[in-house]
Amino acid sequence: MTNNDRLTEEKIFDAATEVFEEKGLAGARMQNIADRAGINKALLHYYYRTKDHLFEAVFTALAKKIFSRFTPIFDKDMSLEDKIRFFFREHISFLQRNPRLPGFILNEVNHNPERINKLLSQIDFKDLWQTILEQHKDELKNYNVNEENLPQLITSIISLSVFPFAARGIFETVLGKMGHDFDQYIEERKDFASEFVIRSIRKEH
Amino acid sequence: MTNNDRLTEEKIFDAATEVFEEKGLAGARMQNIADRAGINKALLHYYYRTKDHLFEAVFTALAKKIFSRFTPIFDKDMSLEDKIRFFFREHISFLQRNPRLPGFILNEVNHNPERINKLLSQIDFKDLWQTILEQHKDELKNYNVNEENLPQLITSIISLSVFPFAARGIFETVLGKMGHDFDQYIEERKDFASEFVIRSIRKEH
DNA sequence: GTCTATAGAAGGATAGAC
DNA sequence: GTCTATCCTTCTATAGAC
Repeated sequence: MTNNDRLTEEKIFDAATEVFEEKGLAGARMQNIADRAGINKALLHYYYRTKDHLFEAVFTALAKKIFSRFTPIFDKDMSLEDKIRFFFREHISFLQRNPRLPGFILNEVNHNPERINKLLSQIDFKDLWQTILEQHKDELKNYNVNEENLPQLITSIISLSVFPFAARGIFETVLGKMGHDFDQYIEERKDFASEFVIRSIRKEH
Repeated sequence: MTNNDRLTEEKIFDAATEVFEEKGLAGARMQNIADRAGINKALLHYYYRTKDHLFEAVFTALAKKIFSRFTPIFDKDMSLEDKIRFFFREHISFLQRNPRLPGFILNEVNHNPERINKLLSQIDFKDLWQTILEQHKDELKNYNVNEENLPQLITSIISLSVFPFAARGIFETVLGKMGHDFDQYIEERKDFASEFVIRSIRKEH
């Protein structure tokens, strides 16, 4: 593979990423991708054979990108509260740099639920969740966190972090009408969400 | 308009709703809609002229449906805590009956952000939010709720309620691997989310 | 109001020259 | 490896009979 090959293939991949994120699989046009990559349609097929192949490549890469952001948290040597703060700060910062990612993944999964299964099956969630319970075993007596409610808690944390980006189009408008700026709202969210969750799981004593 | 007219138009609208919710605007096929309505393609155009007209009708109706569910809460004569419990119970129950609604709206708004603006401009959010602060003025000294953090709080409540449905394809798989059932998870969420939020906003004393 | 048949446009994919 | 030209399928939309 020559240097030029890699450059072209990369240009195509980047252009395809943009177009698929904006329009989705069904709404994307090969012509549009070619234009944005500064090449012609035929070359797309030379490198990726079909639209579906190209989409598959983009989707897999982006899905890995977003899911790989969830897992490293679990290994960190921190208190439970610091881990929550760390997660929101890191994860929301990641989404600030990739604001269209959540909507793209959710949309394509809704339209084709099987697509994500192969990727999800490579992650051992059971092990991940047990790790949390083990790591913070001693702390947990001070918190409303147990094996029973862990699914509700974790999905709540994800919701608080991801949803504003998935619903960005609506949030931006509504916040705007209240005199708030979406970007600043997101910036403030890093701290707000952390403290929101922590206050909720702390046991009063 | 004869009775038959209305029946056919309604059949088309219902079929279109299903197909658009499943595939989105770009992925939907007029043939598919006609088949599901038990009629032929030409009749679709007789009633709705173009695909875009038909989509517009469906989208507007569904968007109104989901947004009209947010507002009535504010007028209820209840304590702040009861209002939060009432919201999660009612809203999640509504989404249980319309599980594809959130994903559909979010997706189409992402692909065409202007589409929702006309609808949102009909709602006076400023008035709504002021109403909350007014109604619970006396209570608020006991809660971490003020004009400053109201946007963060309200968007958090929406996130906790809506996101599991928007991300259903992923949640269903992940929860399944942990031995949990999505439907039961949602049922439990009504109470969990309420108490999660209430614990978080209560001032310790 | 509903159907069959078909026009006409758009978009994915390929052939073949360079 | 990259381009132009074109094929061919798919899909929206309409014409016209009943």
